Amino acid sequence: MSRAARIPDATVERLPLYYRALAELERFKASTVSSEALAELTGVNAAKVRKDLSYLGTYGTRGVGYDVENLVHQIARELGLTQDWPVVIVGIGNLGRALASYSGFSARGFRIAALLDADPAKAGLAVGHLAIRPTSELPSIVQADDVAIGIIATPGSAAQSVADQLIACNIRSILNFSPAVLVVPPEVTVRRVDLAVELQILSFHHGHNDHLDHPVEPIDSYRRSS
Amino acid sequence: MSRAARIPDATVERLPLYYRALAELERFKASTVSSEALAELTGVNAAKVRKDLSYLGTYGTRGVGYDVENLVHQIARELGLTQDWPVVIVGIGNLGRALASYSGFSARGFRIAALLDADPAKAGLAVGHLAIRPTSELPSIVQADDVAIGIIATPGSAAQSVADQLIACNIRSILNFSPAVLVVPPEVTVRRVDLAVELQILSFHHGHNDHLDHPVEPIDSYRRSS
DNA sequence: GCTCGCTTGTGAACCTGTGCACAAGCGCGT
DNA sequence: ACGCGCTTGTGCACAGGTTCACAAGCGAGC
Repeated sequence: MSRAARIPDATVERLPLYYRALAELERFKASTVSSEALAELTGVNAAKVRKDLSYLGTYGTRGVGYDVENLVHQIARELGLTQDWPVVIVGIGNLGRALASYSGFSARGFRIAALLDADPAKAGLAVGHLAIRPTSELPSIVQADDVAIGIIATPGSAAQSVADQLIACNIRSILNFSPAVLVVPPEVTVRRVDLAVELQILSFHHGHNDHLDHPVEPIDSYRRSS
Repeated sequence: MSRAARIPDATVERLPLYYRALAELERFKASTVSSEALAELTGVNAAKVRKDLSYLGTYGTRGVGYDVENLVHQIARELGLTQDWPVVIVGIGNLGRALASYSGFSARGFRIAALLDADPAKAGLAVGHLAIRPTSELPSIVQADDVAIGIIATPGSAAQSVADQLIACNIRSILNFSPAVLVVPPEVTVRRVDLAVELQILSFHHGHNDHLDHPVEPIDSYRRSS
């Protein structure tokens, strides 16, 4: 059984990358793919690809490569994508609305079960084919639809409270788009996506001309000089 | 000044976290903060906090802690946040529109210089106080406003082409929200945010009872007001 | 001035992840 | 049947990141 090997975190983070590339290959009727080709498609080192895939089991054929269809299935199984996952989105502001309309979720088996917002003025408004409902309905929605994943798209100030409510409903997977750092019990998995943080990291790399040899002008001299 | 020390990637990714926490502390008029307190606020190990901060220089005082105001300034300088960064957003679909309206960007010194979309039907439409312009105007916009960062919010199929155009305009920092894996020259920094991938990773952890051993921070001490 | 308590800064051990290099193994052509 | 070329799977060494543990250093109180 698959009880033995534990898959490293770094590998888990790359599996979706392979999965997407393989699904693409499948659409193009490719029957097999080499670790080298998969590496090029995903921007990952080929040896790393092989090592990652080896954690799933021995699904490659030496001298040939990996069977695309089978590998897609194996990764899907490992990631738990053989079923649809209902998700709720809490906080229907600009971002929440965009997420609600994002076709990439449903396309990948994540079905939006409900849109929730604490603002009573928003209750009843429709986003796409879904209506916004008050946060108080969270428990009944989660129970009725067996929701497993909660997406927090509220301002940071509300995030912890929302997280507590999600956890109280027995949700153990949270995707947090707010800037807040959530405190949760250990059995709950939180992933945090902070848009401003990404830009700040880019800003850092920009200031430190990474590969060039010119070390550091004072940063203040950046502004429309020369 | 000794700027010679290179800051590890892992540290760079945490600096924005500290920055936000410190900015918060500053609003509450805290004058100093200990690594322990900062650790609790950010969910990071205290020793790690100290080591991270030590890469910036020795700004702490033993027996006392770090001066909040000074530390905010030092991190801001290191991240290059002492100036405003103009950014362009390419691809004004659901997500692009949400990003355009996201207040977190402007609040953190990232000014949206322009919204671009390849679809001529969208040109001229307004999002907030900004009009959508055709992608062909990219070079003149970038040059006129000295844009340093490009955000790609197009479908995956258009992403590489957009990236090429951004790079041709001498943009070296790209935030890619599309599922595509971009191929860029080494002097260009790309960060990728893939919403579906995040859900897939959550799905994996959900399937594997990961509270057995692996999980994240043992922050069990933050039980202030319940 | 000296001691005491507190907090930083960091050496060092440990752990995780990466990438090379190569043996093992498969399939095809002859 | 058999060898050859190709690709996987993995042992191993290295690089990077994390955490512990503690000396160094600061400020306060006496």
